[in-house]
Amino acid sequence: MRLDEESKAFHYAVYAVVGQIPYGKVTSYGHIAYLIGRPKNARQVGSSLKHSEYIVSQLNLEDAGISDLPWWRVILSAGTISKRDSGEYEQARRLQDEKVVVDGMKVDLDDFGWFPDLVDI
DNA sequence: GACTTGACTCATT
DNA sequence: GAATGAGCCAAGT
Repeated sequence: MRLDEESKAFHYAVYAVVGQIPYGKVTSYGHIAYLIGRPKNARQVGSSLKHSEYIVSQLNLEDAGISDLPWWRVILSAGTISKRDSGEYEQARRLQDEKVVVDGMKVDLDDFGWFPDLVDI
């Protein structure tokens, strides 16, 4: 995977926001995209998280305080956990570990946060 | 360098 | 409400 400066900035912004989602709360891909100024890039946010382990190590983001990214706190705008091979179940489990109410693949709205304060990244 | 894929979203039906 | 389809754009092939 080749990372030019622009995509590095995109990934960094995504991780910076995701890393600030409070324990026990979740938000959506689209909201992350909106916060970093790329509202049309929700899919890229997901892609970014998918490759986060590799990218974080490539960019030495651990030095910037970004590690153990809480990717499981990012869900669909519909309030459900996104479908994929089977990682969805681990995501549900991790959320329940944080006392987030998960009914099937649907997350309780009380835990669905909107974090406009996170814009300053 | 063109074509496909995808951890998405929104408007429409 | 649920289902469908078009739009989106960085990564992967």
